[in-house]
Amino acid sequence: RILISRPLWEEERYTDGSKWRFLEHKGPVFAPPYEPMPDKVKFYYNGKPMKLSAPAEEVATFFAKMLDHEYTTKDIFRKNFFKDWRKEMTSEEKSKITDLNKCDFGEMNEYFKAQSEARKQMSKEEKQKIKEENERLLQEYGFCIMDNHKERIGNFRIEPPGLFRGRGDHPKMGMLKRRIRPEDIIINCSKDSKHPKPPPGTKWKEVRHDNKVTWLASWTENIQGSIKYIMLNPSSRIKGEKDWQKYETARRLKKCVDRIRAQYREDWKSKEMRIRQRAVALYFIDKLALRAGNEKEEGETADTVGCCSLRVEHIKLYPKLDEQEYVVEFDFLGKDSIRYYNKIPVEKRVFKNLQLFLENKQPEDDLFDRLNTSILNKHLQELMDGLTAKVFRTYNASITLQQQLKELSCSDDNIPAKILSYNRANRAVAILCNHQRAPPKTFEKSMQNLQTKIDEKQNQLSAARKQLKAAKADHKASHDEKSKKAVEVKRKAVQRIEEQLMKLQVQATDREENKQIALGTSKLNYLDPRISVAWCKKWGVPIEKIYNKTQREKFAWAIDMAEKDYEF
DNA sequence: ACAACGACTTGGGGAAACCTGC
DNA sequence: GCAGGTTTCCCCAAGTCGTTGT
Repeated sequence: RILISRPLWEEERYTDGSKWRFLEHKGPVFAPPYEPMPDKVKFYYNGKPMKLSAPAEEVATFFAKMLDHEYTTKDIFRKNFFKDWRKEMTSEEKSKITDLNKCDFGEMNEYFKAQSEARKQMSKEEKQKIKEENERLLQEYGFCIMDNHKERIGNFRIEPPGLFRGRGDHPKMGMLKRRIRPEDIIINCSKDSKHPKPPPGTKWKEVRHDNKVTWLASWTENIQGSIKYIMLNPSSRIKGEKDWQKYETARRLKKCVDRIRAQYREDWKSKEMRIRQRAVALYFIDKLALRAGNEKEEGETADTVGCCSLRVEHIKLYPKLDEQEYVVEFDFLGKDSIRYYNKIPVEKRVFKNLQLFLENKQPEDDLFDRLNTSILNKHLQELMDGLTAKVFRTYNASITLQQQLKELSCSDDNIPAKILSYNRANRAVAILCNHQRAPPKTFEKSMQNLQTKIDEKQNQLSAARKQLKAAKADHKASHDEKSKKAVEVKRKAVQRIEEQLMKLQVQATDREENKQIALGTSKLNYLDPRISVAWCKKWGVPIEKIYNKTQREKFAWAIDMAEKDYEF
C-alpha cells in the first residue's frame, strides 16, 4: 500500500457522507490487570485487619489512592463509593463491612505513596526500559491506516477502572467506573482490512464496517451510559479537514454578521415573546461569547448552564450602577463548573426585554422559557447555511485575535516584545471566552524567582554602565585605539544586558497577566491558526515561538496554507 | 414535538518529560 | 548529575449539535 502525501486542500473528498474507504488498525490497548496487594499491606475494619477478596480489594485501592484528596471527605463521594464498593464484595464481606467510617485504608495509601516514590527513584536504565516499552506499544497500537495515510491515533489506551470524579458538584462523584473488557468493545474498520484481534480467549462485542463515522472503537461507559470512542489524533487528515471547515464557516459568518446583528436588533421589538427571547439570547451569544446551553438531565450531572438554559437566579438587573445605565450582572456556573461573572451595560431595549422575561418568575425558572438550543439553531440555520450558536464563539474569538494583533504589534519591537503582544491578543480572546484556570500552585514562588533574576540583572546592568562610563573617560583621556576598543566592548556588554533585562521583564509581565487565564483552549480550538501563521510571517517571528511541536502538527494544514497577507 | 442517542468538539487538571542553572 | 521549575501531553469529563425513534 503506497502512502501518498498531498496537501490537505488538494485531497479528494467524499460527497456521499462517507469518511473513508479503507480503515485498518490493531484495536485498543487494555488497562493492565489488577495486581493484588502484598499480604503485608493490611486493610482494617473497625481496627481489625481483614483480608479482602480480590474484587473488593481492587475497588478499595481506588479509594485508598485518593485519601489525600479533599473529595474523599465529601458525603456524596463517600456514599456513592460505598454503595458501589459493596456491590463488589462477597456476601460475607457485605455483612461485615457496613460503615465506611470504620474502614482504614491507611496502609494501602502508604503503600501506593511508597510505590510512586520508588518509581521516582528508579535508575536511568529502568526508566529507559519503561520508555522503550511505551514506545513499542505506541508503534504497534498508536497508528492506523485510513485511506492512503498512516495516521496517529488519539487515545488508543482504554481508560482504566477507578472512581469517577467529575467536575464541580457532581451527583455521581465516587461511583465506580468499571473495567472495560474486549466484550464491551465495538470495533470499526473496513471489511477488506486486517481486523484487529481480541486478546487471547476473548471476543469483541462486535466488529462493524461503518464508514460514515470516524471512530475506530467504542464502548459504553457505566456512569452516564454514554459512548466513548477511540479516534484519530488532531494531526490526522480527517481532524484537520474538519478543523479547517470550522474556520471557513466562521469566515462565512464574518461576511453576513452585520446583517444578522441588524436582524436580531430588529427582533428585540417583535410582538412575539419567543422571537424577542431568541433575539436577546443571540445577542448574548454574540456579544459575550456564551455557549449555547443545552438542557441537561437534572441529578445526572453538575448544575451548570449556558445561554439558553440561564435561569432567573443567574442574572441581576441594575437600571443604574456606578456611572453606567442598564447593567446586567451575570453569575453562573458554565461548562466544567467554571464560574462566569460579568457586569455589562446593555442597550436599553435589551434591558427592558430582560425585565419583561423576569416578570412573575421564581429564581429557579428559565430566563428564556420560550427558547432552547434546538429552536435557536434552527433559526440560525435559516440565516446562514451551517450557522449554529458555537460558530459565534469561533468567529468572535478569531476576529478578536486578528484585531488585537493588528493593534498591538509594533515593528520596532524585538521578538520577545512581539511575543508578548501575541500573548496579550491571545489573552483578550481567553478572557472573552472565559477560559480560566486555577493559579498554578507554584505561581507566587515562580514570580519571586523571576523577580530575583530581574533584580540581579538590574545590578549587573548598573555595574556594566559604570564600566562603560569609566571606559569612556579612559578613552577621552588617552584617545588611543586600545581604549576605543574597550569602550566598544563595554557598550556591547551594556546592550546585551539591557536586552536580557528587557526579556525578563516581559516574561514577568506576561506571567503576571496570565495568572488566572488559560490560553491553551482558545489557541487550540477557537483561533484560526492561519491568523497566527500569517502574523509570524509578517513580523518575522519563528512559528516555533507560537506553536510547539504538537500544535504545529495539528495546524500543519494552516502552516502550509497561509501567507503573510492572510485575512480571516 | 420532543426525548434519547450518537458522534464529535471543547475543557481544565495533573503526571510525565524536559530543561536549566548550579 | 541533580533539584526544582516549566512545558508538554495525556486523561477523560463535559459540552454542542445532528439524527433517530416515538
